[in-house]
Amino acid sequence: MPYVMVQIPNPSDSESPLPRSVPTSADVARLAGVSRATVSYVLNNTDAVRISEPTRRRVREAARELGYVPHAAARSLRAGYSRMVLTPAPPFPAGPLYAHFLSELQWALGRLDYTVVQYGSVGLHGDEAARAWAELRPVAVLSPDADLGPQGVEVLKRSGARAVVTLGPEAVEGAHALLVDQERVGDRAVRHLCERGRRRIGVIVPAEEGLDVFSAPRLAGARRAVRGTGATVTELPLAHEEQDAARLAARWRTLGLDAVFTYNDEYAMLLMRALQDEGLDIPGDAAVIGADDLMLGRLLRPRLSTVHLELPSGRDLAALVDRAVHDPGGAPERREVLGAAVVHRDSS
Amino acid sequence: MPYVMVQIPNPSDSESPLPRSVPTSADVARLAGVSRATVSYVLNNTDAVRISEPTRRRVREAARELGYVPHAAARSLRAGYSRMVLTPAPPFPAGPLYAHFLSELQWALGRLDYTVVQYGSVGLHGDEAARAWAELRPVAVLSPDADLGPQGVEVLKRSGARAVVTLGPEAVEGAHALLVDQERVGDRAVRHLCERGRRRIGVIVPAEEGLDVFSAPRLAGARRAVRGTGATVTELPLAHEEQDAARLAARWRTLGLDAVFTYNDEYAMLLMRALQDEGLDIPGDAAVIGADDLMLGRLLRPRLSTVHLELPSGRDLAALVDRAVHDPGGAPERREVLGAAVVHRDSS
DNA sequence: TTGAAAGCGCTACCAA
DNA sequence: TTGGTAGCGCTTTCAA
Repeated sequence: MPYVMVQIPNPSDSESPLPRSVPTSADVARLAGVSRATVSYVLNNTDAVRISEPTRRRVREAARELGYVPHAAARSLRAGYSRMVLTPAPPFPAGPLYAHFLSELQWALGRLDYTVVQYGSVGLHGDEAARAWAELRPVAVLSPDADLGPQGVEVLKRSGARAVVTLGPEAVEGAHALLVDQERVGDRAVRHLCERGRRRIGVIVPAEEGLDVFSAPRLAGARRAVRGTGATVTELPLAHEEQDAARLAARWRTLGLDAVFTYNDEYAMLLMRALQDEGLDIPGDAAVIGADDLMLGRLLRPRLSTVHLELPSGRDLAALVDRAVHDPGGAPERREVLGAAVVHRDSS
Repeated sequence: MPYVMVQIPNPSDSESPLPRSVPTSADVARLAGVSRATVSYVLNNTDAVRISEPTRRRVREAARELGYVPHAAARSLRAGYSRMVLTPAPPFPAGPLYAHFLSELQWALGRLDYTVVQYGSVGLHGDEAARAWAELRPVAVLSPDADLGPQGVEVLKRSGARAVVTLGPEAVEGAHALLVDQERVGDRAVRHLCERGRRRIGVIVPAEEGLDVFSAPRLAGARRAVRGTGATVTELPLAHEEQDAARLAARWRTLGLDAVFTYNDEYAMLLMRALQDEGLDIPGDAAVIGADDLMLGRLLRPRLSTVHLELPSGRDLAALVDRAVHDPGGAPERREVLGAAVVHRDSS
């Protein structure tokens, strides 16, 4: 074999030794002239073992020089557990409420030394998704996904998840449940309209995909609220675009309604605009109430009545997760977490 | 040794054998009466090796019975690579634009068989954050974070990332760059106002934390646009609340401005409301232009002029990532990706 | 105070 | 067609 592979130094970059392969703790050990064990001790500040200061320095220096970064997978493989909390990306477009809630939660879990990872499980459903999550061996899973079933929970637990928490309308067997009762939103809104003397109430149902997780129960809650009162609820499909709103507004008078719950504040803005353009008076001809209590409601004229929603604080939830991780055998907690309170302004 | 450990069957749940430890491929092999190698072959459909149909069935059956889920970390440790694309959660509150962009990207990368993981690096900054990401050994990193420096890129590459892509105002050495030129937004907006004959232009700068990444360059772009034209730009700090907007509106006439670029549509709505409540005419007394082209702008009266922004399609970007992964040595691409075009409506 | 070595779960090579 | 086995990078006993 007359030819020999040699590493050709890059003349334009004489500083870096260009290690084409990823440095491992063995490389650090070699460079520092110690064993891999010692490297591990030093880099993890293991206090059960005393390492001399000069050695520590040599190790740290070598690690720095090589740009060594420990391999999380190898570490957790060896350790047998991880501190990863997995939150599947929600299948619905996350609104500002949920986004804020999630970022707060991430922060709080970070404080507890967990690593929060949001997993985009596109196109996976039900148990298939659960299996994909389980492959990552998270210590806990926080799932806003509606279609995690008892089977899925079982898969996750069997694969080592010490806590599974769902965020949704109903509890799943074996998992802790943060119950988000969207029906209450519709109930509160429509109850308010009734109290204001309205009887024939429209309820906007967004035509957009993926929102039915919320809109269906809000509608159901609205229906529940009028039961036995003599008032009526009429379902009104509406796409989030001017044209469709104008169409709805145009046939408004023929509908014979005197109030409308608009699913949320954004649809409220859309519909109010269309109704006003049609010459209708709010709240005279139609009382309007939204939900979510976004800033924009306060900026509308008349100011928009709304249902203020409140998700649990990230810190509380992080504490729940931490508790569950420490006591995986504990009885599943189920807690109602969606605060819903009417904010009465001028549109109703 | 007189005592023997036996597995005590749980009488209340005779169906599941309650395996307290996570089943491994060895367990599957044992139950199926084959070797671990065979299990691996069957479960991965390795076509280089022919396994008899009965064996395949036995293995699959055993895996199902045990609820076996492969261990992703072990697999990628063995394989030496992963297909994880890491996207650090942005340090700023993600607006609908970015959220949509990200979900589209996730979908597109999913189609290419990558696993997209959003990592919440709370409180970590610069190289420290880069090191934390590197521990996960992602095959690619897409960072919207402004403070990833050349050092951070180097750390990531050294730890095996085959592609690092930044999404931000300027390119980082060694990384592919999707250049988001926020200055252009301010430039387009103010240029438009000038074309409409306005000379004394206010520019809203949000008081909220974290938004300066966007607001500072938008302001700079505004300044650039008036350079040499004789028009002036006045910086107007504004918090996103009614009170502050009212204060600003109250002293509006004393400011002597005839137009305002409001940073984005939401601040536009806020300010327009306050100005109108103050009795000012839009666009008569003050022309207003926002940015982001949100739906709400079309619902304001007068309809809001705005700067329509366009991020690249998820599919394009996924393709870029895939290309970069396949050719890690290739020259870093830098591409201007923020489309910014004025949409002229009635407020300016 | 340090080192040798086992083993976490998995896959891929080589042998049978 | 199947099994044995080495080894990915790491931590942690146990010995020296």
